[in-house]
Amino acid sequence: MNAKDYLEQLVKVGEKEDELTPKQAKILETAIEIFAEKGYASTSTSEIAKKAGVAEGTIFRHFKTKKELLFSIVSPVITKFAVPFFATHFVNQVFQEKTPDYEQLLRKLIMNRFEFVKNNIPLLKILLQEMAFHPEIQQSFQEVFRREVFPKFDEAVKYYQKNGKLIAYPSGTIIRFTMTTIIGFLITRFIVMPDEGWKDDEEIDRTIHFLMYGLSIEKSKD
Amino acid sequence: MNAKDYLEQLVKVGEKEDELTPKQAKILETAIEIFAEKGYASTSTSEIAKKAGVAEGTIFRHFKTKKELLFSIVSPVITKFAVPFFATHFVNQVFQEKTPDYEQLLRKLIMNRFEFVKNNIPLLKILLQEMAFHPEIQQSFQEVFRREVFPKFDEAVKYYQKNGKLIAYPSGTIIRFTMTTIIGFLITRFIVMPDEGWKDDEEIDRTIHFLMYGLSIEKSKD
DNA sequence: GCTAAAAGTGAGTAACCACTCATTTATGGT
DNA sequence: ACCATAAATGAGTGGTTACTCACTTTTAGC
Repeated sequence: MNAKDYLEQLVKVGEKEDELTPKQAKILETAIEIFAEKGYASTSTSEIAKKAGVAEGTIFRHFKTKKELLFSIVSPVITKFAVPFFATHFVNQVFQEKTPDYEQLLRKLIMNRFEFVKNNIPLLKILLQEMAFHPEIQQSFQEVFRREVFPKFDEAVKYYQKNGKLIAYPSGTIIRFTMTTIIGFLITRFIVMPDEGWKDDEEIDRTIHFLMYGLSIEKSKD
Repeated sequence: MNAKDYLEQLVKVGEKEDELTPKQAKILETAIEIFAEKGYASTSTSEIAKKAGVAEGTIFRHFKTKKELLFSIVSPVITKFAVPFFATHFVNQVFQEKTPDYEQLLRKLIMNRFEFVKNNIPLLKILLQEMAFHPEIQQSFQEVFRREVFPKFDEAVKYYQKNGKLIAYPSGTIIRFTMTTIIGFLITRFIVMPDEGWKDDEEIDRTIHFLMYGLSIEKSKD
C-alpha cells in the first residue's frame, strides 16, 4: 500500500468517529495508551488485544493492518491540533480590525492550545514520535499546516507589521519564533518536566512577554 | 558520513575502550545510519550485520545485547552535546568579568552548537527519538545537564541580571526561553525543514536579536 | 614459526510477530 | 420466531526476531 491510499484511509476513519463498536472503541483507547508509553514499533497487536480484553482477530476485523490502527489514531489529532489554531471567535475579530494587538492574539492562541495539549498528551506524544518514521503522517501534517494554519498566521503577522506593531522580519521567521516558543513551552510543561509545580498563569504571561519584548531589560514598556 | 566523524572523536578521546576493531567500528557506523533512518525498535540486528558486511554473531561478540549497542552509540553523544555548552575559552572570560554582554554569550553559544548539530545530525536524531522510550537515557541526559550545563548557565544569567542587562525573570525561565529558542531553531533548521535554502548567518542574527529584544518594534536599541 | 588468546563466523533456536480463516455469537428488521 | 448480516473469536500460519555456540580464522608476543 502506498502513501496516498493510507492518507485516504486516514480521512475516512477520522470522519466516522461516532459509529464505533464498543470493542472497537476499547481497542483504540488501549492502543493509544500503549503506543504512547512504549512506541508503535515495540507494541504488539497481541498485547493490545490482551489489555483491551478482546481477541486479536477483532483488531484486524476493524483495522486491516497494525499501521492502519496507528493512522486512525494519529490522523484526527493532526486536524484537531492544527485547525483550531485560528478558528476562535476572537481571531476573526483580528481580521475585522477590531483587535490591533499581536499580544492579545498570542494570549488567545496560547491559552487555547495549552488546554488542548493538556487534554491530549498521549495522542500528541504518539504524533510527535511516529511522525519521524512515517512519511505519510509528516505529509498530512505539512498539508494541514500549509492549508489551515500558515495563511491566516501569515496574514495576521503582515497586518501587525503594517501597523508598525511587529518587527520587520520575514513573516516566516516571526511565525517560526512564535511557534517554537509556544511549542517549546508546552513540551517542557507537559512532556519534559510535567512534575515541577508550575505556576501556569505566570509562565504563560512570561512566555507572551518574552515573545513580545525579549530578554533584555524593559526600556520601551509603560 | 557523520557517523565516521563521531567514531573518530570517540577514538580520539578514548572514552572507556582503547581502540575499536575495524569490524566493530563498521557495526557502530552502520547501526547509527539505520537507527537514525528507521528507529531503534524497527531495526533488526540481521539488517545491521548484512549492511555492515559482518556476521550477525560478530555484533553480539562486541555488544552483549541490541540495547547495549544503542547505549554505546547514544551515551557519548549526551556528554558531547551538553559539556561544551560552556567549555569555550570565551565563556571563561565571562566569569572574569571581561565580557559583560549576554548577547555575545548567546552568539558564541549558538555558533558553537550550530556546528555541532550540523556535524552530528544522525546521532542527535537517535538521541531525540530514543530518549522517549529509554528511561536510562533520559536519566543520563538529565544528570549531565544538571551537573555540567545548568550551574554555569545559572551563574551567567544571575550575573547579567545583577548588572541590569537581563530581565528579572526566574533564571530557570530565562534558561528555558534561551534553550527552547536555540533548540527550536536548530531542529527547524536541520530536521524539520533542512532543504529550504537557509541564510544561516542572517537567521542566527535574528535568533539572537529575538532572544534579546523580542518581536515588538525596536524602541530600546541604539 | 609456534601458540594461546582474541576476533569472527553462520547455522541453529525458541519466542514472538502480524495477520488469516473457519467457526461461533450477537443484532435488528420483518 | 426467523434469518441475513455483522461482530467476535482464537487456534493456526509462515516469517522474523534477538541471541547462542561450536567452530574457524586472525593476531601478537616470543
